[in-house]
Amino acid sequence: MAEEDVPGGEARPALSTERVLREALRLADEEGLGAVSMRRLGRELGAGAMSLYHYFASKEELLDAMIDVVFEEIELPPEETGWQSAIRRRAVSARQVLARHPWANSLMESRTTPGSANLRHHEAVTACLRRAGFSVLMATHANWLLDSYVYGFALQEASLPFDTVDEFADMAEDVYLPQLPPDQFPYLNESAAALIAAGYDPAEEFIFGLDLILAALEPLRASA
Amino acid sequence: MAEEDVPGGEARPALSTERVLREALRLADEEGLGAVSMRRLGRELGAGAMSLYHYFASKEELLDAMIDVVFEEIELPPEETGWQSAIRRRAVSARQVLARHPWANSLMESRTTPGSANLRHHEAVTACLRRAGFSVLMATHANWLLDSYVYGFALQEASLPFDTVDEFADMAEDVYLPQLPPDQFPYLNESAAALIAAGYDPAEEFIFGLDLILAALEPLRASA
DNA sequence: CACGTACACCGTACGACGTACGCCGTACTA
DNA sequence: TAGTACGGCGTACGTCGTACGGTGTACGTG
Repeated sequence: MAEEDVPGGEARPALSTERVLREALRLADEEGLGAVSMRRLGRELGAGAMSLYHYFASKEELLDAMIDVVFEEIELPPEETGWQSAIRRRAVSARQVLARHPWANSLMESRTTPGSANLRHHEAVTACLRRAGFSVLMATHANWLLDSYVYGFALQEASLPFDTVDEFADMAEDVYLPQLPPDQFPYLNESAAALIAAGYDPAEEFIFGLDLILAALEPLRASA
Repeated sequence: MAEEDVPGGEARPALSTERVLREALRLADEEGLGAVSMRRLGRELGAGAMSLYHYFASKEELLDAMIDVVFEEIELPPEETGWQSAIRRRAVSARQVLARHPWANSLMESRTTPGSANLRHHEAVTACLRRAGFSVLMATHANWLLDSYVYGFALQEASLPFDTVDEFADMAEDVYLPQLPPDQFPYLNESAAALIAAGYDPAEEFIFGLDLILAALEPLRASA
C-alpha cells in the first residue's frame, strides 16, 4: 500500500533505509538502546514492525549500520598539521562522539566485521602515522594503544552516573564518600576528599592520558 | 519443598546464592551472556525460573554479582615489588580475566555502582601509586589511564574473531586482505601484508602499550 | 501431640521481544 | 487486460523478565 497523496491524509512520508536508520539513532540517543525494538521503531515511523525488514535483513544488520553512522561522525585526522595534533583531534572527536552515543560502546564488542567508516578511520590514522615516520609495526602498536585508550575511556565515562561537574561534586560528597570508610579504603577516601576539595573535573581527564601517550610515542618515530 | 534425602532420588543439591552464581558464570563463559536467562538458569539447576528470585531480587542483581566475581579473579598488585611491576602484574591479570570472560566487558558499561571487589582493586592500586610517590591528582590520572587502556584493549580483543596466532594468520590472509584493496586502503593493505609476513601475534600487543604507559608515568612521581 | 508460622520453591500469566510466513493493494510493463 | 514486482502488514511461534499467588516441608511453641 503505497502512500498516495491524499489531500486530507496524514501524508506520512514513505519508509526508506535512511529514515529507519535515523529514527533508530534518535531512539537510541534519547531513550537508550533498550528502546530500539522493531515494534517500537515501526510505531515511531507510523508503520508495522515487519515493514522494517524490507530495509534491513535483521536487527543485527540495523545495529551494524547504526554503529557505522557513529563512526562517520568522528573527525578524520587532518592532513595539514603535525602528527600529534592530527591524532589528538581525532581522539578528542572520537571521545565526544562516543559520549554523545553511549550505547555505541556496548555494541562494538559484538560486531566482528568492521564497517566502512571504521575502515576509513583506520586507514587515515595509519596513513598519518606512517607519514610521520612510524614503521608498520610501530603504527600498529600506536593504533592499538590509542584506540584502546579512547574506547576504554568512553566505556568508563559512560558508566559514570553524572554529566556535569556540579552533579559530580554533589554525588561525590553525598554518595561516593559515605561508601568509602577511611578504615577500609584509606587511600580512596583521601583521594575522594582531596579531589572534591580541589574542584576536580573528570571531563578534563581525557586529555591528560592522551597527551601522555602521544608524547611517549614521539621518540618511537624512525625520523625523530 | 525441601530436597529430602530420598535414597533412590536424584538428590539434586539445594539451591543457594553461591550455586546460582556459579552456574550463571559457567553458562556465560561457555555459551555467552545471551544464554543466561532465568528460565535456562533454573533448568540447568534442576529448578524453576522463579526459584532464583529467592537469591537475587532481579536479573540485574545477578549480573552485578557476576561482574564482582570477575573482578575478584583479578590479581591485586603485589606489595613487595616496585610500583611498575606491581601495576603491570595487575594489568596483565585483568586483561587475562577479561579475555576469559568476554561478556564482562559489555556489562561494565551499564553498572553504575561499583561492586566491592572493584572498590578493593581501586584502593590497592591507588595505595601502590601513592606509596610510590604519586600525588593524589597524579594517581587519579594514572588510574583513569591504566583502566582505560586495559578495558579498551579487552573490548577490542573481544571483538576479534579468532583466538590463536594460526587462526589469525589464516583469517588475515583469506578475509582481511581481500577487504583492503590497495587503491582504497593503501596503508592498511601494506600493514596487513607486512604483519602477516612477519608472523605478527596480536596476543603480544598488550604489553607494548602497557609498558609505554608505565614508563611515561615514571617521571611524574614526586620522589622520582 | 496439634498448631501456627516461616521458608524454599514453583505454576501460571502478562506484556514485551525478534522474526518466519503468507497475504494484500498498488503500479508498472507487455 | 493480464502479469508481475514491490512495499507494506497481520498473525503466530517461541523466547524473555517477572508479578502474583499458591503449596509443601520444617520447626518453634502450646
